[in-house]
Parts: sequence; C-alpha cells; structure tokens
Amino acid sequence: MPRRENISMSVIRRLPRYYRFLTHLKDKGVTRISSTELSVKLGLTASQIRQDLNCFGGFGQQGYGYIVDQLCDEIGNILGLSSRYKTILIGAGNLGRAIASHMQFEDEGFDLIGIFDSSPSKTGTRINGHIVIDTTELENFCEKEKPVMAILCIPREGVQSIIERLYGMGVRNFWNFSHYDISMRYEDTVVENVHLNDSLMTLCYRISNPNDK
Amino acid sequence: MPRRENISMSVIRRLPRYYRFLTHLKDKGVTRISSTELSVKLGLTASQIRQDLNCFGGFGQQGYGYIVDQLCDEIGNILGLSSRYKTILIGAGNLGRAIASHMQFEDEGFDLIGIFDSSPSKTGTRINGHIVIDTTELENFCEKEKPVMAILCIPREGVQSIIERLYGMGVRNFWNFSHYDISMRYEDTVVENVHLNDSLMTLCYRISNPNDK
DNA sequence: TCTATTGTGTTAAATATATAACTATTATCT
DNA sequence: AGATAATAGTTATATATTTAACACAATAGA
Repeated sequence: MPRRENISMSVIRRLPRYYRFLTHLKDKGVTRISSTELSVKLGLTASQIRQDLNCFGGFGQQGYGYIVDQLCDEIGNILGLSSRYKTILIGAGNLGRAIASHMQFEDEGFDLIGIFDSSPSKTGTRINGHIVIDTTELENFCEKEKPVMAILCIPREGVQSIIERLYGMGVRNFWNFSHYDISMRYEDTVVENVHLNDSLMTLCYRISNPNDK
Repeated sequence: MPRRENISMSVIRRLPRYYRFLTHLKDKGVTRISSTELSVKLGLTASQIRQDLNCFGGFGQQGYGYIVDQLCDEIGNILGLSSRYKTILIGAGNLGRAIASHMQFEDEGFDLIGIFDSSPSKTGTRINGHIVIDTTELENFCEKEKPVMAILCIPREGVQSIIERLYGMGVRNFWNFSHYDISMRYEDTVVENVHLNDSLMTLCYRISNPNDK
C-alpha cells in the first residue's frame, strides 16, 4: 500500500534509474536481488535504496530481498508508465526531429500525436510517420485532439508565446529543450527542463576543476 | 580571488543557469543587477545566489549590486568556457546527428573533431561538415588527434567496450546519452549523464502525482 | 558632507537529504 | 522443527543544502 506523502524530488529522480536497471536485470533473467547488491551495481548505499522504496511501501521480503519482476512492475506503476498522455512536439529542427525519432515515447506513458513547425520548409515533411503541421494550425488541432503534454524544441524567442497559446488550449505539462527557463506563474503546470548546454557547461567546469567533487 | 574549496555539485549545476541568464541580460543592454532582482527572475532566493557566487569570490559591490558584464565573464571563467577540449562523438544515429548539428560546442569549450559510427550505412556520410568515420579507425584517429572528451550516442550494449577503448587512448571525459549508467572504476574520469528517458519518466511521475512537489 | 538607503558578504539557523544503526521477519540449513 | 544467517523495514544520527539574519561597505540624495 502506497504511502506517498510529499515525496522529495531527490527520490523521484532516482526511480527511473531503479526502473531502468531492474528492467535490465529482468531481461538478463535475474529473479531476485537484495538492496545491498543493488547498491553495489548502482553506486548508491543500500540504506538509500531501502528508504527510497519504503516511501511507497514495502516491496521486499526480509531475509530474502526483492523479486526483480515484481519490484520492476511496482516502480513502473509508481512512475505511472502505463498512463496515456497525448503529446505534441513543437519545433522540427535537428533536435526536434531527433527526439521524435529517437525516443520510445509509448514506453514512458506518452503518445506523440502531432509535430508542429512554423517554417514552410519543414511543414508537410514527414518525421517518423508524422506529417509536420504548420504552427498556425495549433489551436484547431488542440481543440480536436486535446493534447495534455508539449515537447518544446524551439528557439528561446518563441517559447513564451507558444506556452501561453498552449496553456490557453489546456496543455499543462511541458518537456522543455529550449534555452528558455520556463518560470510558470500558473500553479497547475509541470515543467521538466532539459538544458543540454547547461549539462555541457557543467562538464566543462568539472574537467577544468578536477579537484572538486 | 577564487576560494574554491570543495564546491558542491548543487552550486555547480546552478552556474550555467546564471551564466545563461546574465548573457541574456547583457544582450538586452542591462548593465547592473542585484541579487534580489536575479532571484526574482530565476525563481531562487537572493541568499542562495549571493552564497553561490561567494564560493568563488566577491564579485559584487555593497549598496550597488553586480555589474552584469563583469559577473557574466567571471562565471564564464569559473566554468572554464574558454578552454579548448578536443571532442569526438560516437554514434551517428538520430540523436548523435542532432547533437552534432544542434549544439554550439565551441561556445562551451569543446571542439568537435570527429564523428564515428560502426554502421557502413553511416560511415562516409557528412554531418555538419564532418565525414563519419568507421569506429574501427578510432585508435588510429585518437593516436593522431588526442581527443580528451567523447560524446556517447550509442546503444547500451556498445558502451562498456567503447569506454574501455577510449580510456586506453587517454580519453577521460564522457558526455553520455546512452541508457547505460557509466560507473567508472577509474578515478580520473568525469562522466556527465544525460538520460532523456529518465527525464521523461520523472515527468510522467509528476503528471500522475500532482500532489507531490 | 552628512545621512539614509541599498545591497553585498558572512555568519547563524532551519530544513532537507543521506547514512548508519537497530529491530524484526523470513528463509535456509541441519 | 529449531537455530542461524540474511536482509527488509524503521528509527536515529550525521551531513549537506537552503534560507534567514545581520553587520558593514558603498552609493545616492539632500
């Protein structure tokens, strides 16, 4: 039975890692694993793993460990991976196209139902089965299809206005690849930023300053 | 004068954000800014910003604030953005191609000097001015060019062996897009993971559990 | 030039997170 | 079936991180 009282972001961000590794174990045919074994493989402490899992309930058996298959399913459920969230992608540039083609959205609860771009050189072209639609069609499309999630792969300048249009059409969740930091005045939205440049700068810092952890 | 004694990862990960925003301000012609103003724009507390900056020295003036231009440069220096790190990219699939075309590596201290792939359908093709080289040529290439950084855009299975080959050739820094969690036995390496699927799963969790923060 | 105000740098307190210690349950072995 | 070992769940401690408070320097205005 889940407890779920104010789970911290630190815990949530480790769940996909557990899920990924457990899936891998399952594929390898491993049926049971202890928190200690997990901790070694993942480079964490056993304490942390046990505590993370216990935020959601006791999935293990004392003296035995965790059943890989079962734990994997449990975490999948916690993450909500069996949900179906209608998703659109805005921006069919290099990155947008790669995201659309590369990601297995379905496995993570999302269904890509439309790709948009405002450049005439892109609209009408085909990406992974989807025909790129002109961004002027956004409102019409949303009214009909009611997407709940938008992936933003557009330049900084365009973001604020697109967000407002999408919010107006009921979209509340954003996976943001733009350089723009979406600071939502709205309370009911979820934003996950992926700032590749920030990641690269962090890497640059760490290379340049090998002393720091 | 920098102090730099064991800067925490939390601080380091905020630096690119500051840098990005200050660059933006600079472009807009803003010349000075206070920690309070910054905190409002970035959605952080002024205390945090002041403390972050003071890890590296006092860049502001009491009663006045920070000079945008100067602070921006300082943070750029701290991040080491003027470094030149020879970089190669492994894996010319959807994601690899997008990363190679989309990123402004030069602005972040990296020079992309080669792209590799093991599939004959990719080798010889051109990506953003680079001809894709067969991965069998990796050792020859490294011996000559001495890259220090590798971007990994290959499937999980290939990662461990590629890392070992690269490590053998002196590459110590990795920007990893694969689903594989690089757990380095080696002490002198820097790994920055970008797990897009994890990010998406986190998003899925947050949509499915709107109560949590 | 003096004074009030602003706003940094710094120290202290509060909160969050991670680790360690402990308890109790289950499995395994004899 | 009973004893022992293994290991989850839980509580307590330690550490890290964030926020708040404050003292002091510089600015700007009268």
